[in-house]
Formats: sequence, C-alpha cells, structure tokens
Amino acid sequence: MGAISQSDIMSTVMSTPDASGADSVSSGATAASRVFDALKQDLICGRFAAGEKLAIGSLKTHYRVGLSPLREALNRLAAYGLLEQVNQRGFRVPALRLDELDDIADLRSQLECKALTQAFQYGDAEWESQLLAAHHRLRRADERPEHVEEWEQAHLRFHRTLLAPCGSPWLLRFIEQLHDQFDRYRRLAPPDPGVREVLDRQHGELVQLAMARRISQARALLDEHIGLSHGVARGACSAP
Amino acid sequence: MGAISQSDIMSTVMSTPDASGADSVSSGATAASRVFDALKQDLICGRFAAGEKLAIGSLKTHYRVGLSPLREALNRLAAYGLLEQVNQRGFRVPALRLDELDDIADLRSQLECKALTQAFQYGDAEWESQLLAAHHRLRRADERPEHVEEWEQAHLRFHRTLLAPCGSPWLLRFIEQLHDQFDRYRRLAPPDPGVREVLDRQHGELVQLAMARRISQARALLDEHIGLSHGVARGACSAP
DNA sequence: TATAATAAAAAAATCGATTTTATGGCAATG
DNA sequence: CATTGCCATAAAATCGATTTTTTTATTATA
Repeated sequence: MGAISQSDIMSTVMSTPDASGADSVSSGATAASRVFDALKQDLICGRFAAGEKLAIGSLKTHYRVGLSPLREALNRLAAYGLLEQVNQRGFRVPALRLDELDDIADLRSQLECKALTQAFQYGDAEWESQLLAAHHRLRRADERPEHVEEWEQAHLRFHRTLLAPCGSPWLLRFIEQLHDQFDRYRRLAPPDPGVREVLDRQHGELVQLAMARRISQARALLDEHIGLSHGVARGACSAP
Repeated sequence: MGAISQSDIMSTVMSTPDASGADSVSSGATAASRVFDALKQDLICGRFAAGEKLAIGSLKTHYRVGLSPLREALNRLAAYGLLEQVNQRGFRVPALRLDELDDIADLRSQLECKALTQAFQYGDAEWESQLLAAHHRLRRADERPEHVEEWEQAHLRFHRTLLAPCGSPWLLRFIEQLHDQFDRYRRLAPPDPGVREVLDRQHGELVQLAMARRISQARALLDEHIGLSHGVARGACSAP
C-alpha cells in the first residue's frame, strides 16, 4: 500500500530530552520515554506499513537504544493501542480497518461534544486567550505547507486547547487516545484540498462560537468537523 | 489508611498460564503477562496502599520474576492508568481522590448507557442466553460470601456480557478501563450490606429489561446502579 | 541554626549475553 | 500428494551484571 516498509525508515530524529511540547513523561528523558515518543510519532504519521510486523532488531539500530528500553516502549504502545502484541510473537502494527475507523470517529464525536459542552461551561478568559493564540498558530502553520509536522502539532494543540477546561481528565485522556488513532488513518489517506479548506475555516468558526458560548451550534459544527475529516480518513482503508 | 503496606503483601498466587478466564494476553503466558495480570489484580483489590511507591526489588521477590518482565508489566500498567510513572523515579500507586472517582463514575454512566443502547439493538438470542447464564453464576457467587474473588469475577463478567454485543470495540475498551479504575475505589471502601442488596436485585432487573429490550428503563436503571455503587465507593476517599 | 556542598547508599535504568520459543525447510511416512 | 516429525535458524523473552541517577546522610560554612 501507500506505506513505507520497515527497511526504508528514514529514522525520525528523536526529540531532544527537554523538548518543549514534550509528550507525557518524556521531559526527564529516559531512553524508554524517548523511543516511546519517537515510535509513537512514526506510527501515527504512517512511517510503518499497516499490518507490518516490527523487527525489534532493526528498531534497536534505527532508534539507537538497547533492548530493555525499546521493549518497555513497545509495551507501553501496545497498552495504549498503537501496537498489537501477541505473547510469544512480538509486536505488529495494527491494520487499517474501515469498521474500526468508523468506530473511532463515532466515539470521538460523542466524547468531544461532551467535552466541548463542559469546556464552554468552565472555560474562563484565560482559556479564551489561549484558544485565540492556538488558532493563530494554526493559521500561521497553514501558510507553510512544506512543514507538515508543525501544522500537525499546531492542529493537535488547537483541538486540545479547545477542550482543555472541560474538567474531566479521563474524558480528555480517551479523546487524546482516539485522536491519535484517528490521525493514523487521516495521515495515511490521500489529502483532499477542497475539504481541507473547509476544515480550516471551521477552526475559526469554532473559536467564534466558543467566545460566544453558542453551545448547540458549536456541537453541531464540531460534529460536522469530525465527520468531514472522517470522510477523508476513510481513504486510508482498502476494502472491508 | 485501610490499605496494606508493601511489606505485608501476602502475595497473590499467580494465575496459571492457561487460566480459563485469562486476562488479555495472558494465555500464552510470558512472565511479563503473568506479572501484569497478578499486579493488576493486586492493584484493583487494594493490596497496595494508595499513593505508595513501589519497590521494584521487593516486587521481584514477591512475584518471582526477573527485572525485565517485571518492568515491562509495570510499563503496561502505567500506560493503562493503574500506576503512575515518573521518569527517573519509578512507579507509584495513584492516590484515591474523590474528584477523580466522580469523574470516573460520571463517564462510566455515560459510556455504559450508550453501550447498553447499542447492545439492545445488536444483541441476539445467543446473547440473551449468555446474559442469563452470567446472571445465574453471579447469583450463585452471591451465596458464597467467603469467596470474594469469585464473586468479583462473576460480577465483572456479568457487566461485560451485558454490554458485549454493542458493536464498538473502543467503547468496550474504555468501559473496561473505567470499570477497573472504579473497582479499585469500590473494593477499598467499607461495604454497605443494605446498598449491596439493592445492587444485587438490580442485576436481575437489568436482565429482565434486556430480555424485553426496554431501553429507556434499562438506561435509567443502569445509571442508578452505577450511581449507587458510586456512593459506596466514595467511602474509599479521605478528604478532598 | 540554617544553608550549602559533598560523599555514601539506594534505586532506577540500561546493557550484553543467555535461554526459551517460534518459524521455515526438508526428509520420512502414510 | 498431503501430512507429520525433525532439525536448523531466527526471533522473542529473560536473566545477571553494569551504569546512571536520585536519595539520604554527613560535614563544612556562614
């Protein structure tokens, strides 16, 4: 398929120990956390072929770590749902299945709408500022189509900021997880410039609706936003 | 607190490799999977004190495994949310916080009600049989108050069976995760025989409503069921 | 006495080697 | 010709020892 096979991994330069927007634990930077972050990125942006079995030996070479931290990272990723683990036969990149994507998108809509409602309730002036800022960064990133990674990061942060004050850590946790899953599909799908334009516009509209606390309109829009993106992401799947 | 400190772990006899109701991966039985299951159990049933730091050295002794599989299990548990991991300072049992329990219970209600609706839609005759069977096992377990573990297992399986045919793997995954979190609170809280009796009765009523596909009544009941249990579980928390 | 610097101890993380288990090829058998 | 059993190879999992980092204890200094 469109994906790149194992031997071709052009090896992501691993994030520096003290990277700013560091994922979860990676600040203190153990080898395990660094590989976790790097591998997670590479999985989401489709640097491995769907369904591919991971050769631990090559991973060791590519990510420049020993077996123990590498295996710890793989175990975390499997528990997180970005890898499949079968007991005496290692780790495998999950296949891209249409029914699974539909499941993910449906839940995402549901959970994000709930979070949005609560965010509108608890969000204060500080939140509004941060949302404006996040949106501005996103628009700036829009102008540099050559730096995909930066746009992706800005996009992720925008959606995070939008829901951040919802007051429910577990809800945010699940949303993040679903978002990661969703993005793996989306980023492997062929882009659609027309839809992309609409999606970009919706970000701005979401900001406006958030400022005005127009909850029901905002929910409808967020739902449509995810639905549109869902349509694009479907392009990543083959048949079933 | 009510919890038992590390040195007192009376050591769960680890589940045999080919245990029937085996958790996730444990069937093939690697050392890592076995410790994972055993540790998970011990965490949920409150064999560690909340907030306690885990001494990897003692764990190695208690669970009779080497460092590598033990660390892999700990990494999985942290990714799952049953442990907190800080980069150069090991693993810690999460504290029991009232606001977190409320968060968990609220989400649980929401997600389980959604799953229930879908289960009513997709569940077939086979499901009805399994639900009756699961309920029967639960009632039998009710009669043996001395075997707590068996009741707990039957109870978990009942709730799993109830929602199983909902058709959404990710929804089930999150529900399972929340259930595990919830149970850690519930099992550490002082029991309330009065409430317990009501909860037991509700299981039967849920079965009846499921057979008749009375969705709105069933949703209300499930919501109340979780709410009641939530009230009991709150007893596990101290102040905030 | 409080603070800071330092050394010793403990714990976490990592490495390299070993053991165990799966996999693929090939011959023997029905 | 398909199936089974065996061996060689490769991969996964585990162990034991080493390295790195944190924590604790101790002393020196203001």
